[in-house]
Amino acid sequence: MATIQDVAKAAGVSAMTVSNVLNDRPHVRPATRARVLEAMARLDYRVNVAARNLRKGRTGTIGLAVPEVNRPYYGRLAAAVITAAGRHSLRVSIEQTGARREDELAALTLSRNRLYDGLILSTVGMGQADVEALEVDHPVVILGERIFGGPVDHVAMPNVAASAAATRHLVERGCRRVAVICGELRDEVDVSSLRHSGYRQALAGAGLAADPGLVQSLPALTMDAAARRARAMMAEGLDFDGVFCVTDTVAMGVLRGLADAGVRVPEQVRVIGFDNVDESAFLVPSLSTVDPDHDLMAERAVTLLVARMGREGPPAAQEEFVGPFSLVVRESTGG
Amino acid sequence: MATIQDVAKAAGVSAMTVSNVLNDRPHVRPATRARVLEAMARLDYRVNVAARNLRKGRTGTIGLAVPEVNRPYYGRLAAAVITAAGRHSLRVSIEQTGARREDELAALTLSRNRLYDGLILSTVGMGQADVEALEVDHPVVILGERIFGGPVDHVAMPNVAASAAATRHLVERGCRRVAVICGELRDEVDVSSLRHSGYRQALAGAGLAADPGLVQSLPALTMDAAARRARAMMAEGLDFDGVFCVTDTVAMGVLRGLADAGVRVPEQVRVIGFDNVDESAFLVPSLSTVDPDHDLMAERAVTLLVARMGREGPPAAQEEFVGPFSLVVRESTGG
DNA sequence: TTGTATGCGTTATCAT
DNA sequence: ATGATAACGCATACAA
Repeated sequence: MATIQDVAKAAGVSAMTVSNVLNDRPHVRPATRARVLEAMARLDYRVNVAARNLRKGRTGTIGLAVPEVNRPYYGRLAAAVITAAGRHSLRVSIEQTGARREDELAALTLSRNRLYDGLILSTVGMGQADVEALEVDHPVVILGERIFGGPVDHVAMPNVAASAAATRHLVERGCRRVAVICGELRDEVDVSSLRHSGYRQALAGAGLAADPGLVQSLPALTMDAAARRARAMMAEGLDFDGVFCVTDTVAMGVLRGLADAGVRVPEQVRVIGFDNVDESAFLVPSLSTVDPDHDLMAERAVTLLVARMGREGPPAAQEEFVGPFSLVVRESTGG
Repeated sequence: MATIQDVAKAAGVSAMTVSNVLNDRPHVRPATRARVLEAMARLDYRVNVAARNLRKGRTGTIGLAVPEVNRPYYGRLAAAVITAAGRHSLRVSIEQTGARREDELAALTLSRNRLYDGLILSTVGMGQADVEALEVDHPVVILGERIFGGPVDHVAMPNVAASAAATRHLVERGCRRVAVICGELRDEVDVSSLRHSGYRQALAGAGLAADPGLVQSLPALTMDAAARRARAMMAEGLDFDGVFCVTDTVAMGVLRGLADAGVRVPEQVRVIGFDNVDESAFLVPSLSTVDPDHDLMAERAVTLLVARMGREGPPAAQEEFVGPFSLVVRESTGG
């Protein structure tokens, strides 16, 4: 495989000149440039990215650590991050952490190894107790929940406000016994807790009692667990007329479970989700949900990371960005 | 940031010894090893992957070029590829090609630049005419359709056989006017053409006429286009009692469109898809479909690539792997 | 405008 | 069991 030296020799110039041509630098005579380009083509020259990386101290690649790209929300996010990174000429290498704390910490290590110029980390397994693991000297942006006030930039969803709005929407449509289907409420800062908190606020604001029996915690935020739970709720004779699901995935399971139990949506029970995944508009009934503007969040995360990557000297203060949201009203709430 | 030299100095050994410790090589005295490890910990040493890559001539990263990770099938595939690559200690960098031919060719170039040790390429925009672009001297595996008999390994779905099986299933359930909803039939080797071909075979095998009016080509394989088309088919009074959708995404759109038109599935029309995406089991009605074993295909693609990466000397003959499939019968075909 | 010399951090080879 | 040396391919100061 031809190197820059080989090209230089073939073109009768120095390696420096080839490098200049390669990087589109000025001060290269057209004739020289032409000779170099010709030699490069003839030898089928390809830059060696590893060598360039070593020399420049940067790799042109950022890492994105998410639980799994195949989950609707994270897939959406990954696509948006890759697109946003592309606008900065950065490639994206994806680590799947399986939502495991250890794997999230491992992603931090890889980044620290200068494998990546920076890391966007979706913390799901890590918690507030792991804040000190983020005390690193290279760019990291947290995208998601569970770690607040840490030493790095943070892009978060408007979890509480959007959940309150979703719940309020159900109340406005006449629901008086609104259930919430979430994951385990581990601590104060995980997705389920934050969204559950918004749900509570909305109920309180509407003067409705908070019945603990209406809070349904799933072992995992999967369609399967959600469908089972919905069927169980009906089998147990639980009295409810509205359901706020903390993700669209959960909502899809709930819709299926209610259908199994012969419950009509929205006539008997109204359902709303969170995420506005592509499928939600095409379900039968179509799913009302919260749209958190994933593209904007990905864009902000990449922009913050790029800013850190370019910065020399003393670090700037951490930034916290909370995205906007909008309510998408569809058939499942009688819209 | 500490280098291997710094550690060597701190531990009172040579850089080579540090390298030996780092790579778990034998012939290092326990006491020496301990001193080195202590120094590494004290200086918070991290290997510089770029330097290692340059020296070794490999990057430990493979590229995966797909249209978009957010599409159900490709997301599933990406997740499986990342997992399979992880078993070989390889990272995966994802290129989104948007199904554009130029971007698929660009991914080949990046790989050629030794940015990746190898590339798994989902060809969607490229076609048989681009075969010569694959005449490269580094490992490439094609995962998908559109290029057959090329100069590289190829992992493909059992498109024709599985589509025939799906169509046959509809016929066995009593359908006599079976429609197919596909994309544009561009040439003989794209997904739609292959699956349409299986559909034709099954009809012929069942002694049913092939009515051109039952072949519905969409401008894009999206839920939206599929839903519109389903509504249009009903509005036009098209006579059909079964639909084979070339992807589950299309099927989801069709289910929605039929619901809009007040058509009951499976009572009036039976529907079957292709891919067995996670959502298909939870739709109302749940979707019958073809399961192509994505994990196995990803596994094979990675294995073939790794084999090429490790090989020296004359290249082995190209391998073609066609995966297995199974039919998943659910409510949408009355299962 | 072009060339020379040097170093980025690591590891393979060979020597001790 | 450990060390000295060189080289991977490129880009940057600096010189010409």
